[in-house]
Amino acid sequence: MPVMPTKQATMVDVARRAGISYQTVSRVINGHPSVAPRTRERVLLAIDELNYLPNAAARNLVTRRSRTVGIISYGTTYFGPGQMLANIETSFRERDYGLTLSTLTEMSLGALHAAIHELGGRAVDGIVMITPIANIDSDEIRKLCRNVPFVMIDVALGQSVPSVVIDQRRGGILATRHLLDLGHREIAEIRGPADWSGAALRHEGMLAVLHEAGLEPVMSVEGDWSAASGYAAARRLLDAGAPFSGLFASNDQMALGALRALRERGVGVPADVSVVGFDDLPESAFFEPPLTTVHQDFVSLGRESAAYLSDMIDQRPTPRMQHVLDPELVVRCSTRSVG
Amino acid sequence: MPVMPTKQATMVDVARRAGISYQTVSRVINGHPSVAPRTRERVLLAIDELNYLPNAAARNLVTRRSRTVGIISYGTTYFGPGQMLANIETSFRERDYGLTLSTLTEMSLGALHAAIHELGGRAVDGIVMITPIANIDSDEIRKLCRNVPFVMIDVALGQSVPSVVIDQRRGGILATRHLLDLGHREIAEIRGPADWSGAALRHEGMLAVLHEAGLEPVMSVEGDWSAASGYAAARRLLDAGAPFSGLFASNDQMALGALRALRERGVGVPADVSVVGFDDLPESAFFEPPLTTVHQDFVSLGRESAAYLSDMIDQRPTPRMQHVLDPELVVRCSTRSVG
DNA sequence: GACTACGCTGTGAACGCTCACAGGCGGCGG
DNA sequence: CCGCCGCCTGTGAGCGTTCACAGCGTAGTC
Repeated sequence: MPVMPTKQATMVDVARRAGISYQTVSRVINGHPSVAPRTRERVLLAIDELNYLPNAAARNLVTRRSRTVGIISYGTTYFGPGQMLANIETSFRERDYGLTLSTLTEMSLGALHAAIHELGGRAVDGIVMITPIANIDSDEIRKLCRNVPFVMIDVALGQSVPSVVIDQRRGGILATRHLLDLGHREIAEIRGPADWSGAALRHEGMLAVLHEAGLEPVMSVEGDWSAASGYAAARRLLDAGAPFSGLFASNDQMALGALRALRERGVGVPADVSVVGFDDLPESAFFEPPLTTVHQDFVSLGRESAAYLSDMIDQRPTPRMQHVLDPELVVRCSTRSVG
Repeated sequence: MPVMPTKQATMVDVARRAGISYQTVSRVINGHPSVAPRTRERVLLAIDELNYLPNAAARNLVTRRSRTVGIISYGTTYFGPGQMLANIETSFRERDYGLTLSTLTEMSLGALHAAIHELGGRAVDGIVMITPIANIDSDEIRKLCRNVPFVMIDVALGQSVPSVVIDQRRGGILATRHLLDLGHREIAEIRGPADWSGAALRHEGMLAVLHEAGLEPVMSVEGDWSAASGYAAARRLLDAGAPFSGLFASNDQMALGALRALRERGVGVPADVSVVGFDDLPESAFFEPPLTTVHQDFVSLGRESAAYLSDMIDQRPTPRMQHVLDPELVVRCSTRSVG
């Protein structure tokens, strides 16, 4: 055995070994029909013996395709973005696409531009953006992506870019309407960070429902999605002294923090205050009390994104510009009718 | 404006525009020193004007490098693997590597082989495996990776493959010793799935400490990491009737489920039973009661993995085969001394 | 028996880049 | 005034694949 790592076999090596030309090897690899069964067999054997693996770079160079999509994401350690990433990944894998990942370290348009540019250099066939940035300039994005098809996840409704979204505003509506239906009139809110589109939309949905009922939120505090921030926010709510019997937290972690703060102050949930969260973490059913929340179907989101983008890549017609999925209210024990 | 998407500019186009040869363009792009400042400037201008982006495939083809590492992962929707993935990703990005992701849908050796093979075809410079599979055959892996350097995350200690690990066994020891130190003698366990190496090692650590003290676990039930399974497991523990005053759950989610089950049965935590979890979720401090648990430093894990693998890729000496990080006990309110 | 058709195979070129090398040009020392 | 060395630039080749095309043989058709 030579010490040198045996140089990767190439198509020509395989051809030589099988006693035919490199072109026939190429045909076998790409499943081209016109190859005699006997020949194909010999080629396959030679491939196996030489442990041959087609060189992706060479192939990409000439085909101008990489069968790879780029995913630009942000905040994947959070539940939502993490779920989106995982499910989108799975769906593309099923379609035999490779994934190139580019996580933003900050949620700025500049960082997004840089990421798009980088993926451009890595020759991806398409791009998925899981970038929950509020106020995205869709024209700008379109320009940056030039000829590369892309799909955005979780942008605001009505953006004129290819997108798949779970209607966050609708989620806010469901949560708030639930509280209203239970008879609550004094409703407080723990919002998500304002620069996240989801946070803004959930908030907007809440406001819409309240206004419709001629109400305003008693008070609204912004958190950073973490349980710790939810805890702090709830304390501020209590300290402010404005009474409320309903609380909408923009995600389950913040709701968890709030639950703890309320308990510490002797406020019963749902006896004194009804709490609704958002996201439906697998853990939320085991909180004390089990949390009423809003569920999102990330599996469908992943599937639709992959289907949509691969349609664009293969230049198939894509009737709709924006695909919308609806969230669902899950009622558990943290809410109760007033009185 | 022509309707056709303007064909990507190439190095030759840039050269022509700048009035020099393609080789000089190449030099500018790669930061080669011997280029006259004036020339460099002109080239840069031309690049900008033409919106030129070097073709990655062509470059990879000739350099046999892609400055991309492949990450094979499993269970990234779980906290641990998800954190590992995110932190490793960040660390490689800092080193200017691209990431190609390959998530396994099942945790079998076969799937792992397939993933390695696929990445081989995508021309990665190195591979990171976040595959918490118990009983991995390291020789097999080494053979599969052929010439591609790789590093495994979170394998058992003592494996003779390049690896970076957080000592899970040590974590089990810390948790159990804490319970023992508090005077608990009847200790029950909710294990993780047996085919996860981490679960096996945490369990092993616990047993070691107990045996040392001449004890056996009162009972041990296996969960699937979910809060639901922790809930079910705790109920089985209680139904079995064997009294216990200490409970070690192999992750925080299962601990959360157990907390709920205990509460429902009127068992006080920590009054009647002390509970220790594992992972230190950001939420765990807000559980009822705030959970004593074992913390792991995923940031360092990511950093060390990236440093290690890029050393291997660049053929720098790598003194140690296995890098070990220690977990840490975080004491909160779910444990109390007996009596 | 010649002609067409078809199944299978091979040849040349190109994809866009980097590497190794060769060379031009100016300045400096002898 | 020649030679040499340094800086900068250009030329040829090749990376491993696919695409377009050409070619060969065998069989089927009239």
